[in-house]
Amino acid sequence: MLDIKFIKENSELIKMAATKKHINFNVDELIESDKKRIEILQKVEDLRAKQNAVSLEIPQAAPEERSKKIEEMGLVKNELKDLETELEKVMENWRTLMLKVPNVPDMSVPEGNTDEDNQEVKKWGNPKTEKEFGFAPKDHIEIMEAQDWVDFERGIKTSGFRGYFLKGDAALLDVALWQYGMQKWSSKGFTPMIVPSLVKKETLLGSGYLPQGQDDLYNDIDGDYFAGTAEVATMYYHAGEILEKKDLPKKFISFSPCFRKEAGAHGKDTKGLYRVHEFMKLEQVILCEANHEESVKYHEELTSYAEEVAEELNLPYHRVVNCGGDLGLGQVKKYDLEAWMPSKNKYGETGSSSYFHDFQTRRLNIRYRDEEGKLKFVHSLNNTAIATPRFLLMIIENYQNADGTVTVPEALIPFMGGKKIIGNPVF
RNA sequence: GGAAAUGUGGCUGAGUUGGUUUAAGGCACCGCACUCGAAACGCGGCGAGGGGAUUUAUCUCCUUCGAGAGUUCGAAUCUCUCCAUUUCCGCCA
Repeated sequence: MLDIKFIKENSELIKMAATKKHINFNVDELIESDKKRIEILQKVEDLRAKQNAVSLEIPQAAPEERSKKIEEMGLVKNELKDLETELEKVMENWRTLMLKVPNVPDMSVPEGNTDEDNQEVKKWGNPKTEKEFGFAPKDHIEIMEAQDWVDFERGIKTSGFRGYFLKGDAALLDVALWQYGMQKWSSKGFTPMIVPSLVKKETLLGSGYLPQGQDDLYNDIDGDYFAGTAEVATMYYHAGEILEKKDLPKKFISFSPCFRKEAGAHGKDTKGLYRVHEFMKLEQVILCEANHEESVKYHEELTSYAEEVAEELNLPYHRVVNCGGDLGLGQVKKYDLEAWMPSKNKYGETGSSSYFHDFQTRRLNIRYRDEEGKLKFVHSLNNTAIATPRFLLMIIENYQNADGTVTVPEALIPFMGGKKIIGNPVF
């Protein structure tokens, strides 16, 4: 959500933002609706003032005056009732439109419509192909099924489409990644948290996943939802609060199960662990002062930490800057990190890093007092730290040996009880 | 799941026979004075969101006492629904 004053003063900018994000949004309709809203609001407030004034006079009025006053009040009330109904109608339309206003993308965001138009801005490591491996690399499905590390058949029997069981050393390696991540980020001053996945509707409205993301979310019969990322609960943690400036920035590393319907991706990646309905994620979240430079600084910082993981685990990756059409409604700028997948001979997304200015915190009402004592909305940012099993399959594919065993990345050995190689020779 | 009690501004806490409390008092915070400096004392200020006017500093109005609806000329105060907390009972990883 943006400030209505800002929207009115910068309607051209909002138009450009919608165009750049390839979003259909009519600012003029909102401005028109706001004019109407203010107009009726003024009338309503005048009548309320009159009502308050008369009701104060009543107890002091002489008995014979009293009934006349009460009669007068009746007229005011009738008029007020009609106007309030009208106001509510206008407000409903106004609120709906306000939730659809796109945030303004940064100048450095490239033009484009889909992820095809994202631009590579950094590349690290040498993507391994058959030549470097010295054998034809297999995909994670073949390796993991041969090692009895995954059971899709029983996963689907139990959970439905995209269901899976992780087993044996793969399950241990998955846990090792979480532990490695928790330790890494907490040593950088992030507060480790395990956060709810089952959340209320308002919680999702706050971070902007509703109403837009309705189709991708699971919900229960009580109307609660299962969040698709730990960001949702983490952002709601301070909702409605006024923070101390001295406590900023707030940095969190949050862990939770994540649920996504993957609507619109039904034909995509139907096999394997790349795209699943239920997974685990460590998420980085930062709340900082309301200042563009601060946002940019922490955006680069969050991104670099995720890159450190890929580098410490020696996974070739590249970073792309997302084009306008690939940005969410609230995002100012976004980077995707993509790691090398030998089986597909291309990069696959492992996480995305974005900042929002005060788009989310306006909805969430998270503020702080600046040095002049004025209340401001904090800025928010988030980035995937480690999402599994997607990250797990990247490791398995990149660290596979010719006989089907998998070498444990050095950084993970301490979390695997010292084990350096997992699996049996199966090929 | 059942029963009872409670829910007031950053915190604490009065107000619950409905009407100058249109939210007292205290703590914290800010300013002034005192002091070599500080604490204590003293004086003054101090919730949030929004509208309007203008000499842009102030004036003025509306909303806000967990959320929503209702009764009333008038609701923090009465009624209903929901939510949360606490205590007791039941069930249970």
